[in-house]
Amino acid sequence: MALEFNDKQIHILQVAEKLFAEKGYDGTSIRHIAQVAAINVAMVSYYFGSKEKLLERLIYWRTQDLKIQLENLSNEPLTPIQKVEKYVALYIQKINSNRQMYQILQFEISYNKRAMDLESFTEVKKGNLASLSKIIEEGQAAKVFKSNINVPLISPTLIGTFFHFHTNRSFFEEVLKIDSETKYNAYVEKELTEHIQQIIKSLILDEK
Amino acid sequence: MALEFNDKQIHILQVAEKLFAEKGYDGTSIRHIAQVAAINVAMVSYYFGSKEKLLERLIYWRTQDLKIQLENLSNEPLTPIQKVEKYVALYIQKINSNRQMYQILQFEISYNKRAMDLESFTEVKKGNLASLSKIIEEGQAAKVFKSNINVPLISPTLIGTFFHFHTNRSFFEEVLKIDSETKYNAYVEKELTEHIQQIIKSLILDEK
DNA sequence: CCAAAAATTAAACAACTGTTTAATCTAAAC
DNA sequence: GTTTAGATTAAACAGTTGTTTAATTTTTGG
Repeated sequence: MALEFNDKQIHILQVAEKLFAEKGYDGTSIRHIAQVAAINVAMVSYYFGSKEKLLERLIYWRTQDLKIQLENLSNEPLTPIQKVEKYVALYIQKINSNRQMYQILQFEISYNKRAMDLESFTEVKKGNLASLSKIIEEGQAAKVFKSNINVPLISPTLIGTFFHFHTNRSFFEEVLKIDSETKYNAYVEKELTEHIQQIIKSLILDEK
Repeated sequence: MALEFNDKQIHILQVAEKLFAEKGYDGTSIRHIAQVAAINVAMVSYYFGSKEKLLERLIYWRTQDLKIQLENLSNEPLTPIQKVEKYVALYIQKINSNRQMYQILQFEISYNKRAMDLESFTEVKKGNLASLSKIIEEGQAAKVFKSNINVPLISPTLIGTFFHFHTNRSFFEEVLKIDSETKYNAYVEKELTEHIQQIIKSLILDEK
C-alpha cells in the first residue's frame, strides 16, 4: 500500500483522527471532517475513495508509530529489571502520545462490523509482546525473574490500566483532586507510571 | 425517575443494549432495533420518547446492577486479605455479566457529546471505591496491609485489565491457544482472575 | 356490551448520510 | 500562449436517519 501523502491529505487524516477519536467513526460525518479541515466534501472521496477507505488509510498510516522501539534498549548496559522498567515507561509514553489512535482502534476492534484489515495492528501487538518476552527470558536466564510468568497477561494490565484511567479521567481528577492539564500529565508520568511499573515488577520478580 | 417497565419495554431495552454494545449507539438505528425486537419503529418513540432517552433509561436501568454488594461480605468471618480476594472475584464477576453495559458506558464516557446524565454511574463507582477503602483500612488497622496504598488506582487496574483482555479477545485466544467459548470463560474465571488477584495483593500486602 | 384508554400500524416528514457528477479553476509542460 | 492534467467546487443523487402523524386495532373498566 502506497503511503505517500501530500500536505492536504495529511491534514485530512489528522482532522479525521481527531474527530473519529472524539465522536467515533459513525458519529463523524464527512461533512464535519470537511468543515473542520476547511475543504470541500468531495475532496475526501477524491483523495481516499470513501469514508471507510479513509479510516483504513488512517489506521495503516498511524499503526507504524505504535511499535515499541527496543533495538537500542537491548544493547544498552541495563539489568533485566531496568529493561522492564524502561519498556513500561516507553510503552506508556507511546500510548499516551497516540491516545487518539488507540481510542479509534479499541472501538474498531470491538465493533468489528467493518471488515477492516487490522492485521497490521495485530502484527505490532505481537512484536511488542515478543520484545517483552525476550527481556523476560533474559531475566529468567539470569535467575532474577520468576520461572512461571504469564507474559501475555502483562500488556492487558499495562494498557488496560492506563486506558481505563484515561477514559474515566474526569472521575479520577475529582477523586484525586487533580485540577489542571499539567497536574494530570504529571500524575500520569509519575504516579500512574510507577503504579504500573510496581505491578509488573511484582509479577516477574522472584520474591524470596 | 420511574423505572417500572412492562414486558415489551424491557424487551426493547434488552435488544437495544445488545445492539448498542455490538455496533455502538451511532451505529445502531431505531429501525434495526425495531426489526430485531419485532416491533414497529414508532414504538420506541411511543415508549421512550426518543433514541437518546432510550439510551438514558437503559443506562439508568442497568446501572443499578453494577453496584458491588459487600454488606454481607463485611460481616462474614474473613481475614482482610480474604475479603480483598472476594471483592476482586465479585467485581470481575459483575463486569463479566454486565459486559454489554460496560461497553456502552465506556463509549458514552469517552465520547461525552451527548449531555447524558452519567451521575448514577459515577455514584456507583464511588460506592465501590468506598467499599474497597473500608476493607483496606481494616487490613491496615490489623497491620497486615501496607500503610501507603493508592486505593483509587486499584480499580483501573482491575477493570482495565479485564476489559482490555476482553476487547482484544480474539488476539489473546490466538496467543493463548484458546479455541472455544468454554475455554475462554474458564480462562477468565481462573487464570485472569488469579492474575488480577495476585496483582492487587502485591499492591496492598506488606512484604517483609 | 360499550365507551375510553392504550397499543400498534403504515405512511409521511424533513434533515442528514456518503458519494458522484459535471463544470470550473489552477498550475505545470511544452 | 496553449495544452493538459490535476485540484476544487456547488449541486444533485439516492438512501438512511430519527421522529411525527393520523388512522386503526386491541385492551381495559364500568
